[in-house]
Amino acid sequence: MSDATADAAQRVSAKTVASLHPLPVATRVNAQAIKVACSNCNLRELCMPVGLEQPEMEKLDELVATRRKIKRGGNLFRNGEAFTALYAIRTGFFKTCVATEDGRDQVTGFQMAGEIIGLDGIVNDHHTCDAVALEDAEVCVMPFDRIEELSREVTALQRHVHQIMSREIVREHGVMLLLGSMRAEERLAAFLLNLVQRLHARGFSQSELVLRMTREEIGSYLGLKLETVSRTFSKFADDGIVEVKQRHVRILDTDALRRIVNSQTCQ
Amino acid sequence: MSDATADAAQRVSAKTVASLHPLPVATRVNAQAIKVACSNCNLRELCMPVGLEQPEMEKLDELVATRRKIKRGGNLFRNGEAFTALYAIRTGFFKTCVATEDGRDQVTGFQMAGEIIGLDGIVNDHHTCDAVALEDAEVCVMPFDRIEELSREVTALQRHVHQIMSREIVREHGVMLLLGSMRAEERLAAFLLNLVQRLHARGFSQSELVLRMTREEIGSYLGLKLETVSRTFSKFADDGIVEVKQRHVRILDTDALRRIVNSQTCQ
DNA sequence: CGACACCTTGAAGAGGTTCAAGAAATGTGG
DNA sequence: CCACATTTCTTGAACCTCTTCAAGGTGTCG
Repeated sequence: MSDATADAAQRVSAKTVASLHPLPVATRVNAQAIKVACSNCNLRELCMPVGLEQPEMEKLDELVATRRKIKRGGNLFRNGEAFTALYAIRTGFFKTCVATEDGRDQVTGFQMAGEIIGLDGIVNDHHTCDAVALEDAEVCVMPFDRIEELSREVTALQRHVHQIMSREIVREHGVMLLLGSMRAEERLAAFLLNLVQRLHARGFSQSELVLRMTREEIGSYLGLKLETVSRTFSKFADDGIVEVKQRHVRILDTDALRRIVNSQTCQ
Repeated sequence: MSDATADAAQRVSAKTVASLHPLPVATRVNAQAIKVACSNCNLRELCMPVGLEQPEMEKLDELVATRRKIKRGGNLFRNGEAFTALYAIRTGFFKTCVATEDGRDQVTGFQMAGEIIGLDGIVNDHHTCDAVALEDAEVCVMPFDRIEELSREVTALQRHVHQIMSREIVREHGVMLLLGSMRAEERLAAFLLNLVQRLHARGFSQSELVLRMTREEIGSYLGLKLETVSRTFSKFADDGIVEVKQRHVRILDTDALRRIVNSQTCQ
């Protein structure tokens, strides 16, 4: 089964989550030809402030300068590169990772459609991490100068930018909690629940997902070795909590995963 | 030796770092009586954008609504409380920590004079972590409405707010790297180097510091148990890298600490 | 079809945790 | 100001989780 057909299988009825539902793949193919406009983008609710008046909405259409396609394995940006823009993911899946001089590296997050990437670059005008596409992807390029300019005029955008950055800070608090105080099973359970919840918000299944990353990348994100990730998947499968066939995961018992996260064996 | 005298002992010649040097304790006592004005605050370079014209500087003096004192052990804010303001630390030392429903908690950071606290609250209009004073402290209260208003008018402030949030995101990337891929000795070495570097930027010694937090709080931050923190301190002392007497730490060999952080034993 | 990347599983070992006891500092109340 | 209670820190020994090393299996792509 190819990933494309898997995607289709994963997707649930659009009715329930119509407003968040991504465009069907077919209509995206010539995206660059279509006028770049947030106002008719179906991911709008994920990237943009909601409840805007028409004139403000039109202003925001100036935000996206262009779109950019990144092939699987390609970099959206690299550590050290000049920072010029934030990116809204239209399609595809990314990882971000930081590295030390001595060659260790750490996946700091996985990002999917509707999420904003590049915030790390603002503070020093250079990116401090790598953003790598884990599948063919397309992003909206939003020059940061323009964001700052527009958010002085459109209060809702200003607030929105602040919220996106704050959300990222809060998300990272959660990762710190995970890395600092959870055991392997808890980490993987929390990871799966988080992924499936975000996919569900985008119109995919609550129980089935296709991992876009390797065991090693999951391990890096969770502070575990790839063997431990693999063993933990096997353990979950043995316990009847999930079905795992390579990167295809079906969650059979969501509550069991929740219980594992809240196990609190220690203290 | 009281902590106050220890502080004095720690402080190095003001000449080298005059612009970052905090006010002597004596002049702070009646702070609330003195007009609240960033333009004559000695921590200005740490909290505020630099190189402002006089008229802009005067506008920014409206930013700080009031000051607030927090006793040691007291909360600046708690998880769940409404978010109304960011806080610039004038004096004192804080920790921030998040908690799970099942009672685990994780220190997400330690903050000192000149640093901004409360960014977690922006996204959902209430705080998602606790901020606890580890010593008697005073903060400048900056209502967030006012920050947003002013940063629409003063470009330098807008940029500054973005940088502060981005800096926090980058800092947390570093913590994730530490928690995800370092061993106990590396974590503690990195922690000490980071603390002493920040203290040095505030006019304190490069080699001597007084820890404001317990071994347990250090452990929580570093993803270790307090016994491991204690043992690692002892190990460093045995190796002649530091002198440790309770919370008083003297770094004897900074390069050794740096080497430990970049050891990269594995891979 | 063969090369390569990725995943799984086993066995041994290391690093950190847990439990426990005692020492050192700190705070409190008489 | 001293005695006592409490908190914090240190250290030892046993244990456990995760890592390391190794080998073989599975899937994918040119």
